[in-house]
Amino acid sequence: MSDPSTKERLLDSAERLFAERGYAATSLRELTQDAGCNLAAVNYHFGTKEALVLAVLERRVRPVNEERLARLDALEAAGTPQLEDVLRAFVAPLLERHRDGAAVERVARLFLQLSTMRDPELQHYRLFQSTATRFVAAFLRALPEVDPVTVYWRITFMIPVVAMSFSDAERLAFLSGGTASADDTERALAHMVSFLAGGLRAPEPTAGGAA
Amino acid sequence: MSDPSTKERLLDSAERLFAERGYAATSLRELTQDAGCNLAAVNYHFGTKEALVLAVLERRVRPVNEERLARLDALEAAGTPQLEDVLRAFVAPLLERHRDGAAVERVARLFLQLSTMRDPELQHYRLFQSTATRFVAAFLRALPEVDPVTVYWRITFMIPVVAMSFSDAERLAFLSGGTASADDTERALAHMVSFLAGGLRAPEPTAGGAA
DNA sequence: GTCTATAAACGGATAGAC
DNA sequence: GTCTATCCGTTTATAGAC
Repeated sequence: MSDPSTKERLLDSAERLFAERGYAATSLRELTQDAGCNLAAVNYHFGTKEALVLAVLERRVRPVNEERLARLDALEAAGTPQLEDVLRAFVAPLLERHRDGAAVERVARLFLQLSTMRDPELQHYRLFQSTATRFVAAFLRALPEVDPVTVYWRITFMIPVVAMSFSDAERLAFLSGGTASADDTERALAHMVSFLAGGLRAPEPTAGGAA
Repeated sequence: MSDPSTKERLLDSAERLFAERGYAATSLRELTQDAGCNLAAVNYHFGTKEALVLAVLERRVRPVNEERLARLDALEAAGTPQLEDVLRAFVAPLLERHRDGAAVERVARLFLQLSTMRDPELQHYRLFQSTATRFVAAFLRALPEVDPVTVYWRITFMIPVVAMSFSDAERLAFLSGGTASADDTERALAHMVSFLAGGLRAPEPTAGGAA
């Protein structure tokens, strides 16, 4: 426990460098030098660069999704949860598990990078499958007055908000006029939940799609 | 005009391959072979691979942003536009400029990739600067009853919806239960506008961030 | 403008000693 | 588990003929 093991140092360096410079732009030579170990250590501990980046993402994503499901379990054990409760169960674990906004930003950037790659070796959807299934059902139950097809569309719009809003602190500062910071996780959470609740509960678009 | 020039064929191939396989994962050899021209043509027409991908993005983004601003000009010339009008002016040019969802998906994937790269040679924010400034002002005017700080936060949440919702047709199909398709741009537009309007106009979070 | 040929460097992965 | 040394393919970019 005292010193981080080589494997953990590799995960730490990989998370930081992949997020900051990009997965493809970071060579295993830079990475192992940053981690203070030998080039061959990557192959020994993870096998390939692809397996390493998946391990990096999984280390952050799995506990977040486990906490999401635990919170949803607790809510549903107490009755039918309100929409805002389900939203908080979904969003809070991501924001609260990390001390500062930089950690959330790293995870978001890593996730976005993998999302834009079609390499079958880099598939990461399975990390979210069970969570997605459970929460889609919960949102449908919390929105009985909205057409389910509309709810599906809106969940599709909700995912980018959660996945991407904190992926770039500069964009966040610029678009928010310098008033928003991912470091203030409590405010970020409250604002995100109110925004998403408003979007999910909005009046449905009229059939004609009027001007 | 009859045959696309080598330069245009390079832009076409680059857009498709960068979006489908990734910028870093696509070599100039594959790219020039796909475009039916010589490897050295990239250097002749664009200089570097980085300049090429920026040209690819700019070719799609600039006309979209010009149309966004033109629509906003027209709205504001006729008085103070409603929130939904401003939203449609912002979202419709992206969805309507391309015949099918695949084209929107390519542009979105390309944008997301560049967003996750910190290489100074790949900065693309300037493509959006004037558009962002104008629309932020328009949203503030269309939401006089909402605290401006809250509006900034919500614009920050809105950008990921527009940028990322159509970046992955598989995710769209999965999360929407197979009911949503980016090919139906009219429905996509109507759903996105109603979602964003609901989020932007939602009741503000209470100071206490109550449960 | 387009080509061939090549420079010059870097990439991930691995064998085998310790 | 960690190291050195190296294999071997690939990369972007360019020089120079046509």
